[in-house]
Amino acid sequence: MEKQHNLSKNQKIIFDLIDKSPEPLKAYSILFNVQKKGINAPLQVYRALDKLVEIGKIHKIESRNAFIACQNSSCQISKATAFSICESCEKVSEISNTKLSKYLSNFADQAGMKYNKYNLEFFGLCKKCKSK
Amino acid sequence: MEKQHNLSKNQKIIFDLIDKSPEPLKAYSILFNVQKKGINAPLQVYRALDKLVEIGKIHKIESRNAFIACQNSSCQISKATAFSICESCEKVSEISNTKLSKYLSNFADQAGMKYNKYNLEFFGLCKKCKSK
DNA sequence: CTTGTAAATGTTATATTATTACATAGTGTT
DNA sequence: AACACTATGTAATAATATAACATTTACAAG
Ligand SMILES: [Zn+2]
Ligand SMILES: [Zn+2]
Ligand SMILES: [Zn+2]
Ligand SMILES: [Zn+2]
Repeated sequence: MEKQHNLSKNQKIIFDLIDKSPEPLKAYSILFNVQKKGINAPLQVYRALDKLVEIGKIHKIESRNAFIACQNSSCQISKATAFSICESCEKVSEISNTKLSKYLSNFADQAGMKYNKYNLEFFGLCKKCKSK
Repeated sequence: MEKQHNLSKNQKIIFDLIDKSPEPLKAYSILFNVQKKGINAPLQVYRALDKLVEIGKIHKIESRNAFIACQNSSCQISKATAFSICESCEKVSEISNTKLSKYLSNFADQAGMKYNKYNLEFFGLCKKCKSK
């Protein structure tokens, strides 16, 4: 059973925007888009983003400094994320693959060290871009 | 046989600094450290960093906006990188694990899509920090 | 050696991303 | 009511990164 998070006003506004977007959004583009809703300052955006990342509703695409809604309810507990990124059109998808996530969650390095969290970004050309 | 890259003056200065550093370095901390060697502007640093990343001599730790020398000659061809990051002391190590890199290089997603490049960052507590 | 070209450099200005600091307001619990 | 905790508002500033333009260097082809 997942923990229920009641989003606050700003968190909801910003989550809804990201969730509707077909592509990852950057913080200042979010800011621009929510100014009509009374969110005026970068910090208001970053605070909401921080919280949404923390509770797993969105993820940050680190290589792009952009944010995307989670496609995949399990991230809300695991903090384990994987994405595919097209280097041509910048399309980003969250990868949901049980084998992959098991493999990585159980990965132990040289020293036997195990990790509670990971982020994986794959790069390549998406179907569309490849066939051009 | 690896391709030989003759580093230019600025590239060499900046690579040497990163290579000697026990921890990832940030661009402006690099800038500060090389000003006595005549590198005065951010762009000079970023240009050298871009080139060094391109030829695989250094990697960018995306979640930290910092740069680390490659520990692992194979990255110069593969663009496939994996790191472990301690969330307490920020120690970063490059992971060199043949099984892991084979697994990820051969990974094909739902749609059968394969990728020529990936970046993986594991997070946890290093040995030292765990035993505190 | 000179001409062409790609790579690298130098410099100024500016854009983009993110945080500090401080004051105030709402929410839920005891 | 008193408390703790979370969220909000606002201004200023820090940190990270790129654009635009002029010049210089490295090096290979003719
Ligand atoms: Zn997710
Ligand atoms: Zn594409
Ligand atoms: Zn490497
Ligand atoms: Zn540590």
